[in-house]
Amino acid sequence: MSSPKVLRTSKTERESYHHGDLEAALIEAAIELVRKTGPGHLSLRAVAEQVGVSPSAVYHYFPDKDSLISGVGDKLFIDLAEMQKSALAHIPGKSARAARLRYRELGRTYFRWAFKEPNLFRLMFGGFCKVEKQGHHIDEEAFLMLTKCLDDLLATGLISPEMRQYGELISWSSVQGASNLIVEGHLPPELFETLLDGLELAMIGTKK
Amino acid sequence: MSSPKVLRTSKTERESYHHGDLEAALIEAAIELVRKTGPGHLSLRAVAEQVGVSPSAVYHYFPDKDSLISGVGDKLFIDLAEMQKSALAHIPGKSARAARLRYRELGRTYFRWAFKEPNLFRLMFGGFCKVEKQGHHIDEEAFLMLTKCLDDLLATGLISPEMRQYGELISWSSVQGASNLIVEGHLPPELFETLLDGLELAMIGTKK
DNA sequence: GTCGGGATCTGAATAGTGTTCAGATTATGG
DNA sequence: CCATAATCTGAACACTATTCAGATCCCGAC
Repeated sequence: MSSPKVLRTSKTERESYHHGDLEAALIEAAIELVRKTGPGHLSLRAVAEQVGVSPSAVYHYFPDKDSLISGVGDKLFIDLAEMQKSALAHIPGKSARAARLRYRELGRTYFRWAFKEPNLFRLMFGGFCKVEKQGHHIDEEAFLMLTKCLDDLLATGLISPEMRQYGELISWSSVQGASNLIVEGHLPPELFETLLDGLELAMIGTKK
Repeated sequence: MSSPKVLRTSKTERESYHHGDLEAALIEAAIELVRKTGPGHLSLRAVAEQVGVSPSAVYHYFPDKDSLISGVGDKLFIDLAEMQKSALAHIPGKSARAARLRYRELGRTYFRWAFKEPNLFRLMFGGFCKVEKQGHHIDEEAFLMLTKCLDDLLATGLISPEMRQYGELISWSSVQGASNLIVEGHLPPELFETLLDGLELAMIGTKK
């Protein structure tokens, strides 16, 4: 998603003894491996080899394997927030219609993220990473976007003040739950759009 | 939850060379260990030792470690369904009030299950176990109870036919999502009751 | 410039893991 | 009662996370 500097993530021998930006390279490599193997089957040694570094080098940046995985989680939450932000940026305007489309697109983006990369989604919400990142929650940015979306819905009169109270809670919970249940095979993927329909019916109260 | 026959799950030397019901004992021991260590840090050897059997003995009942974990998942889904069933049994009656209480209690039981044993909840919904159990879904029984609850709500006129369509989807998704987010620390536990309030408001449309 | 100190990385070793398989042990049916 | 099948063991293999003494390199002080 965001890579300000080029990272060596291949195992080609590097010219210098030092790496340059090993921490970021390790996380990038770990993401790639988790994508294939799943968060539970990630091998620290494989990550090190991918970057072209010895296994022990990892321990200069992360106290143990779980911390590396936690670092991956942090990165993924940033990426998800970025993705949501760019999704919202494509639907400007203060109209009720725009507010409604933004709300729906927020949920859709969340689900697409989960469905495209199940193993990364599992890492984020399966108890693999700490949610506290030096004092503040790692999900803050995405949560604020949801809050803004709901405020817009309230401003345009699409939801009642009474319903607004539960906005973040119901929206996040149901989108998270549906994504989870679909990813794990408990529900078929088509049902996510149906959920968004039901969610709009519940929150806004009118048909499409 | 349900233990028709006594299982030896300690490492006390057994009197007979054969075990008797090793498969069930392995799953029971695995549940206990996952409860403490989490599904990702379960050790097959530790499970075998707990039961008092050699590691290789496990492979006569499960082709590999992941299958053992999957077996644990099957057991847990059965236990959860039993818990929900007994919860519903305590609220009989055809009244609207009873139907409403049952619906709410169903969600509460689900959440309590998750919150009391986070690691078991993670195992169930974190991609550790297959959802297909010889053709039919392992979540079927619990799903049917939800369906029955919603039908009761419809029969007593508490929800509209239009909203009824989305009943299972919205209910399961939001309860699952809220449980997940609370268990992982993204939301505070008190908010689950708030979610149930919001869910009732959304589905039924009146205040408490 | 160069020299030393500190950051960075390596190599080897340890303890533990999942998995396999030949063989020992025990239950069971003819 | 014996042979056959089911059940479990023991040892081995390749792999894992983690530790630590030491090699290597970068950078700032002189």
